[in-house]
Amino acid sequence: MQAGRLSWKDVREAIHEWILSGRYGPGDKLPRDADIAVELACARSTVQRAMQDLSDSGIVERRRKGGTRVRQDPVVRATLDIPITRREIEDRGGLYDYRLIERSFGKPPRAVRIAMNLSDAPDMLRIEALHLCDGRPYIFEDRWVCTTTAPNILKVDLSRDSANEWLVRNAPYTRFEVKFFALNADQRTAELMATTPRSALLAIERTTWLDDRPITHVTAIAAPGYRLLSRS
Amino acid sequence: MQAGRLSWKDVREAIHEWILSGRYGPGDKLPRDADIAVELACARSTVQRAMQDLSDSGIVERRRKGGTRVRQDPVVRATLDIPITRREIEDRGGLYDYRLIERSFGKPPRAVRIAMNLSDAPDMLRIEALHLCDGRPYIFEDRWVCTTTAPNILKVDLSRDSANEWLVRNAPYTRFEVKFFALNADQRTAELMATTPRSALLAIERTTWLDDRPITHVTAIAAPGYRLLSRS
DNA sequence: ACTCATAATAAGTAGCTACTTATTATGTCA
DNA sequence: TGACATAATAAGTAGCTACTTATTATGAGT
Repeated sequence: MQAGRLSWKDVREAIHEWILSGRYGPGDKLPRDADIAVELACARSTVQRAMQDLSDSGIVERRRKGGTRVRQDPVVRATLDIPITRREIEDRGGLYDYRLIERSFGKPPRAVRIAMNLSDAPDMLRIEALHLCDGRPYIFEDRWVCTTTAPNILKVDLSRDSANEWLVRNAPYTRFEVKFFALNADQRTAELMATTPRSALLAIERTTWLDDRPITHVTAIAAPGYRLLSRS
Repeated sequence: MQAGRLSWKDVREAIHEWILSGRYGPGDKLPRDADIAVELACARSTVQRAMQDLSDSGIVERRRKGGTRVRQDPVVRATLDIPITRREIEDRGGLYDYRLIERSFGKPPRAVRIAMNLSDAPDMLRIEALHLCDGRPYIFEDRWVCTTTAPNILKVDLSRDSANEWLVRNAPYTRFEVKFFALNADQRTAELMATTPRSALLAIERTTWLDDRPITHVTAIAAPGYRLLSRS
């Protein structure tokens, strides 16, 4: 960085500081980008970048002509990375193992059709599989794959390669939806996860689409003690 | 937009399309920004913006001199907005109500000190409160507030105003950490949440800091059926 | 071969100009 | 007074130049 120049991150911090210090409180209107640029002696484009970042972080709200104001009701905006399960386990230093439990065809249940936003219900590939960390159940996945959108999955030997990994690598999506919730283990899930019935388990439900055609819907149920983490 | 010109979003979509179509697969190196600019007949700065966005979405990885490559192990990067609880309930069309259960002082338990990254344990403000939606328990929060970092909270009448709201508005943070996990309701929690013991509940644990001083640590336990949602 | 300085490279950043677009304010006419 | 066209405004975008920085490749000297 050239000496004396402010980077857009410096500008972001300066403006954030104004907000933290109360110079501009929730709901207050900030000066126009151009005026801030003059005050801080930098280019408007630098202020623009800084403001865009503050806007992305949910700290300010920007509207054309309306200007920039500090958000009334700040939100905590958390970014979560959900990696491939094998990767996640290996990154924790665990030994990954995978077991296919079921592979079949059929009509998905109503809940899955609703999640996929489908009215009619074509037959889909259904996969149940278990991901293990150091030999212990880690994540159980119950998946439906739309074979019209991702026909190549039919050629994959799912007893060797997990659908999780294959899809992420071979069926890129343009849109997705994720839900997190807690559920009590039923008899079967408890057995699969080597825990007791009614144990609280974290479920991560994901649906992906390629444009408007659904690719897959998966309910990933994590072992007891599983924690999803997001920083900064 | 001036006719014939490509916006950076167009460029992003064009590059994304190259990846979706397999022209560039996982691990492959993409051309330099400058060459893409020539190919698409736009400015390098436009490619830069598009690439930055693809990088933020976890689709490509960029390194100075190393160039840009398609990520080997794509991650699902989900962005969650966690609003003020009152706001969340009102946005769903529910009637918000709030009840303070306990306000006291004391040393936080070890788990809280660890989460806050503190070795010694000063006395902190402890708050237990219930947020209700249409008269039914919605979220129970168990909170510790570091009164050296946020002393003004001592002046607040917490039986009227929730610490959740006051802190979000008056104690801006520079850093935070969020954890999601499932837990079985214990006897007391079950009573508070009007559910049965051992019910699976989603817990959202949040810690915020102002620079390196912890502000607050809260465990928010949501009622059965609660779902956290993230789109796109 | 091996180390280390140097060059080359590709992304990142800052500044400028010019134009576009969404939105709000205004002022005219019925 | 109200509806509606018009002007003004502030952010958003595109293009250009120039420079910086991190990283990799190279090549000289031991």
